[in-house]
Amino acid sequence: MESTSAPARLRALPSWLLNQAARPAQHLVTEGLRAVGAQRYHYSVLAALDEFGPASQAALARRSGIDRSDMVAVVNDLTAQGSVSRQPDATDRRRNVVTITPAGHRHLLALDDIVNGAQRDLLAPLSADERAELVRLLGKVVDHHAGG
Amino acid sequence: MESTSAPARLRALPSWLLNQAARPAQHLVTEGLRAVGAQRYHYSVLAALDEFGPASQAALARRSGIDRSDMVAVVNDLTAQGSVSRQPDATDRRRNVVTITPAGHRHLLALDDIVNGAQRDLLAPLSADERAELVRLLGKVVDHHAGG
DNA sequence: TCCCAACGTTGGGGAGACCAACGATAATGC
DNA sequence: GCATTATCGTTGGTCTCCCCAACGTTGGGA
Repeated sequence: MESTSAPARLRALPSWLLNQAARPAQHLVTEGLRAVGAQRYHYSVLAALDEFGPASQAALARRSGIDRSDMVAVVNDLTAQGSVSRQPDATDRRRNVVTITPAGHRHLLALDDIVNGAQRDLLAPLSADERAELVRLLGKVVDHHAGG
Repeated sequence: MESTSAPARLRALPSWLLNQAARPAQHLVTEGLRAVGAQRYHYSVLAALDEFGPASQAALARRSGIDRSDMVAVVNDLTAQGSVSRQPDATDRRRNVVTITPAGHRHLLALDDIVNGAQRDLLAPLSADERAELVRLLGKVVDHHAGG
């Protein structure tokens, strides 16, 4: 029954708190998606395709923060389940053009529900204002370490 | 020169932002510690020992959020470099008592500087008030998913 | 006394992130 | 035009982190 709370040095450390908070975040989303045979990468790629339209694998990788190498397996998975189509780019034969299908769009909407549900569990102890503020602050940090 | 910013679906997603922010956080701290041959787990364990005093490996694991299995290697490392001592507990022979040494305490102070420097880089785009607020909000999330 | 819980330890698995290299193709500089 | 450089998809691999299962040992509770 001991509280076993972490040392004060760590509890006040932003990098440690980020890791500790990212752990349940990742777990909640991963478990939710796994119930329908999906992964976090799948959701990121479908979201990028839905927002930006058809794109090459490399462009998708850059936009969703996934390595080019890992994108291969993701597009393989999504192609196998009919969520996207992969075709050679006629104007640049180095590239594939990845396009989301109607089934992929429907799949994305289903994943939205799962992911949003996980956010509710994750941020349960925060008020609406606090959630918005957290998103704002994290956005500044992420932007700073992404673009430069 | 394209900005390649992430999809809005992800940019507004707390769990995604947490992961994206935790990535540079982990990288900055890990790289800093690696320059002196240390790891993040080492810092967590030394901090717990410094704050709570001698403890068993299992208690250390619970308090610093590290798995019992992984604690073995950490205590091995810290023992090899003279930062802690590991002795069988006379009152409970299942346990080891791990104690921080004077050299370990000095080592911890050196790691403090490295870790704090990484926090400055990590939170560079935030004001002092914003940093405090971020720590507060993350603390609430972490507490909620730790104790109950 | 018997059963269950906790300990340290070993072994392994799976996901995420990253890096190096290749052949093919496109763009750039001379 | 031609040589160099860059980008593409892909393969293969590594490393860390996090977690789980199991074991023999030891302690505590029924």
